Amino acid sequence: MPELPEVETIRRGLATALEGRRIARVTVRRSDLRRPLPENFAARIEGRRITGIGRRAKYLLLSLDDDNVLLAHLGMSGRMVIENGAETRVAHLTHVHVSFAAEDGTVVRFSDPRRFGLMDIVAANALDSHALLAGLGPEPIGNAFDGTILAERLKGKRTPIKAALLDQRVVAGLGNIYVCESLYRSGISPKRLARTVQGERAHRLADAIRAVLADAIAAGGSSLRDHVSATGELGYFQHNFEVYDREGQPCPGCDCGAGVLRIVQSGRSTFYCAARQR
DNA sequence: CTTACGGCCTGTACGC
DNA sequence: TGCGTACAGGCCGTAA
Repeated sequence: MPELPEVETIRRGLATALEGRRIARVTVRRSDLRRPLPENFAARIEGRRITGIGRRAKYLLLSLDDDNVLLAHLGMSGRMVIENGAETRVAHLTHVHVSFAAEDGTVVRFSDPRRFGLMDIVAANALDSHALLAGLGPEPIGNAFDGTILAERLKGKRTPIKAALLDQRVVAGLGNIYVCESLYRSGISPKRLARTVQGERAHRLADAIRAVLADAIAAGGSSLRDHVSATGELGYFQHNFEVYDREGQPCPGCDCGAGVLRIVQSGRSTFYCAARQR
């Protein structure tokens, strides 16, 4: 499920539940995620206090009081669900691979049916050079992102802009939904070669990316099938999709007869309006 | 170097 | 009902 807005929503929920808390017990039911959990995973976290929870791209970063960071990626189907005593509505119950129990009784469960997610423990001072984080592009909702930066990153790229935006080295945190939505909002064809998105176009696209992500975060992310937030609340940005998963439906703000089209680019669905996006 | 594609894994929706 | 196929929010390794 998770692209940047969903991960950010989960981060906020986890921060409320876990920041400042000590992890008393870590239970591992399966360690064969996308990559195996690191050695002694549970023992390295038990007894540690969570000093802060951050995010980089689609990675959750839980800072521990021993100057290590628990890095977690949710893959396609991963969730973090907070359980407070009585409440036991854990989604994907049979796919809970790791549980974190804080000393105050709060339990956070990581579930991930497809097991494309992963976790690692990294020294805080080596975080930026971690293999999974080192090559990531700029945070699109950070101050250091704008049309000029985006244009620079797209320069010379011969792939369609759709594929370029899915590349986490270009911009960090976008996935299929928000790429489609951003291209629609900025009126740029997903088939346009990335290197031709320069100048004014790049600024329009960067602005659209920032706006789409901000709107999605404000809506608590998108819930395509089930819960998104760590507290179990549904995000509702899926109701604001203009093109994603709307093949054949009329596109808002456009009178073209064709409506939203679906094509496949690099093996993934792209939704767009041929009249509005050039 | 850059780009394209198969594979990872499970669940679900759909057509026959 | 059952079965086969396609597809799903991500990413990586390999090949070209």
